[in-house]
Amino acid sequence: MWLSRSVRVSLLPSIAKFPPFLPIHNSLFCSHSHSQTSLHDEAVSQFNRLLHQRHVPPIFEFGKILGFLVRMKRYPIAISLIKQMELKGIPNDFVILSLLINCFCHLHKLSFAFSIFGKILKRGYHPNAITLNTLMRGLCDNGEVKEALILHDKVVALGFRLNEFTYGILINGLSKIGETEAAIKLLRTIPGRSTVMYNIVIDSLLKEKQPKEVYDLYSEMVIKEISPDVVTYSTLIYGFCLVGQVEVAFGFLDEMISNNIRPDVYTYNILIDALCKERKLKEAKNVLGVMVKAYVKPDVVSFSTLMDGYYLLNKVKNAKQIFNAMTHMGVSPDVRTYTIMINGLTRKGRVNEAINLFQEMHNSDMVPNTVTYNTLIDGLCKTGRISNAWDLFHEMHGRNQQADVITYSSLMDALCKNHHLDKAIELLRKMRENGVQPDMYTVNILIHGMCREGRLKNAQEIFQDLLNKGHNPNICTYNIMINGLCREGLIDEALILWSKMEDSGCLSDVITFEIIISALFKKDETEKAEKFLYEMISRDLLK
DNA sequence: CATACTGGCA
Repeated sequence: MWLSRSVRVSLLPSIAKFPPFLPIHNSLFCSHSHSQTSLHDEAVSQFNRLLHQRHVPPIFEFGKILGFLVRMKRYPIAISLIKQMELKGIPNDFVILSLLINCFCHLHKLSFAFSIFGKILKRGYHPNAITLNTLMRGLCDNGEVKEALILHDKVVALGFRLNEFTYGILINGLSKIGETEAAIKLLRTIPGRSTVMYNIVIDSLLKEKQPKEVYDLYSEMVIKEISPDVVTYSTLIYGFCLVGQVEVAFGFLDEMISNNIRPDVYTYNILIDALCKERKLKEAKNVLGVMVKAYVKPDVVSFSTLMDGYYLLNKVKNAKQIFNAMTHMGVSPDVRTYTIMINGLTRKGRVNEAINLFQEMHNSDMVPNTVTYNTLIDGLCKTGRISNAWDLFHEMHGRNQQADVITYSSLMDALCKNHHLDKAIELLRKMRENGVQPDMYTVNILIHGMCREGRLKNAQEIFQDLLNKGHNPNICTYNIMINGLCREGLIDEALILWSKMEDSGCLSDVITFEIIISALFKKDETEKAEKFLYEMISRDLLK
């Protein structure tokens, strides 16, 4: 299906011709990369030259350099340079103050940003759309979207002019806190709404798995002649794959191509990922060939995605091949690439190779992040190398990588499985102390550990506590509890819990039935066991 | 000289 469809849309015109690895000529994709650091050093020394000139240069000369540093995201440096100007007695202007607001917003120092805003007003400057947009984006970034909306209403009432960016910022803010409905409402009040604004809400709706409304928005765009762009189509393709409507996704690919919108590296990577997840590795690899032919250079994501796909099919050798070959094609692996390798190798039981790669990261000054650590820690735990796992856990702190709920849960699971339940509970206390909230996985690990040690009462306490606090136990939680009750011989109680579970809308899976049926057989309750067996079959769970 | 929203891999 994939192949024929792809051929039809002519994305993959000459699949067979492509060699497994790419004929990339360096001359085609040569990149001139300057070191960011040296550029920023250069900017700072230029600034200092200005600062020490006999005659004070015009203020916008400082502004140019500061603007450059802000674009390079060097906010603390920009702030300190502005402070140096002040110390030298050079008066700053409206633009410099706006730059300063932007720096504080990016550093989440909103109170500083607003005090600079106060200064602007006091000096009699008129804040323009740029200043106000900066503040609204700062508020949104801080999760204070309501405050951003209030600010918007206030300044509009005072007669300030805003611009098209303002509404992009607010729509994005609303979408990112899950208020997509409000974002769409806002979108529809804007006469000059843009493609970008539609892209934002389409993305949110699909990630919330609400594809229905997306059709309406898309046709609305077409009617209003707001042209979907490459981002719109990539978002649609990705989103419809996400909600399981792969056919629809590829329909949008057709449409994109017939509208003469060329897929870019994002689009191709989305297709590669979708094909990999469908275990269509051959097609995924062919997409790589097609993009090269279309002069779109595969990047680190293209290769990493494909590697992850090979691991999904247990094709370690192919994954390694790509890992080794990508560098020769001018693309360096990044932290995620290494994490995919480490994850794939540990899952295949090749922990030592994973550790070697982990060391390799150290050697090349690449800092493993929390996900990398989590991957390796979990791999070590599951292969019984607990003390190595603890070493890594302690190393994280020194390398400025915060342990998260997954880190703690992996270690707690290892402790439970090695009969150190009390240490696991102690670790739970510690994680809370460090501001990390346990999630349903953590709770399940603990309950499971308690049931395994015969401490059913403790497990029931935690379970009840969960219900009291209004949390919804998931199917895993119920299976653990039902299994715990069964192994203590408390089948009637197990069945009562089973009914409660189903009543709450949490439907049994095949594991639930296996637990109950085998417990009933063990108790010689053959009739009941058979009833459950038929129920399982009628629910089509016997696959 | 300042704001600048959107899509992909663990």
